[in-house]
Amino acid sequence: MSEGADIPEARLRQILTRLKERDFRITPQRLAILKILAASNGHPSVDKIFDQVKLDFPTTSLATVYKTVTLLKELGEVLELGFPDGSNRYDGNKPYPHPHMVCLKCKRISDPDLQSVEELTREAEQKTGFDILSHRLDFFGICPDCRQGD
Amino acid sequence: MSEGADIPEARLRQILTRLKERDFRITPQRLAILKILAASNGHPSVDKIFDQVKLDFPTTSLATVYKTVTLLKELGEVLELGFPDGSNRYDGNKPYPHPHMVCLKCKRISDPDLQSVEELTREAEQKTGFDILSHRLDFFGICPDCRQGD
DNA sequence: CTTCATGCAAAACATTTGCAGCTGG
DNA sequence: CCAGCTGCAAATGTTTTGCATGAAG
Repeated sequence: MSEGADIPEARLRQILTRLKERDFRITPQRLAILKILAASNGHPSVDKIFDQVKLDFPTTSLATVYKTVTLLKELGEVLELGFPDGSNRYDGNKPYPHPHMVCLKCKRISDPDLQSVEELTREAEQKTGFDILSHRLDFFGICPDCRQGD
Repeated sequence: MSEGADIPEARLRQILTRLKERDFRITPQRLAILKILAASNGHPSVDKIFDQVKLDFPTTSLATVYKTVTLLKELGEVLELGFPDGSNRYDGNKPYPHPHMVCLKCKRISDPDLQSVEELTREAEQKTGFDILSHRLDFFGICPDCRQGD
């Protein structure tokens, strides 16, 4: 429902601070990429980021986008959602494991608020003896908007 | 705990029946691949399947392995587990969504028995309004064997 | 100024495809 | 027999890499 402006500025500043702390440079291209990642809760793909960045910096190369998201991923400031079909989506707002709802029709990805994930993780640890460090949980289906529109 | 021989023959026969039903040929190479997929609960990769098949049929090509697993995937007889890093693992025993425990050290993948997955799926449907068609749930960590061995 | 980032193009990588020859049924 | 499978090699498509130039601090 709320599609418009959120409060991504705080998140953006946070990432900028992290970069400066570790002596990484804030280039215009990086700033543009960061803004996209911090602002969108739509989990953009590399190509989408690339297209958007080019609006402001037409000379930006795809390699730079890859390098930047890889850097952010390594710094733990972005969650990379790679899919088997090769597509990649990035989440700059919640860079930690959390469930995703993937609409197979419009390809939008949203974040549901599920209570029992923690519980499930603990169940998995107990039953298997694993020391669980992270997880990945995706639901695939048709979102309410796409069900209506059909 | 039970790591040894199971009863993969039933599963193998089932897949063979499916292939025959749809008029696909049972070649020696396919049979070898099927045996590996039906027997192993270790979720082998394409390369591992390839290596094993070559023991019996040294002339087998990687393309044939790819074609066969793709065919089986399309028939719904194999579950493909693709990972962001490009690796692919295949499950010929339970070709439907189910949770996986991935050991980051030994790379082994096992199937935990978790009760609350159904429940979680229903929660996700209710809270998001999605019509959920499938899901993917992976836990990443260190398995008991690897914790000991260290 | 010095170091790091950019952008181009080439490399690397797994997977797919085209096609001639072979073979299962 | 003959449709469909195999195996080779080339094509594909995405991500990575090397390096000269350019800019951040």
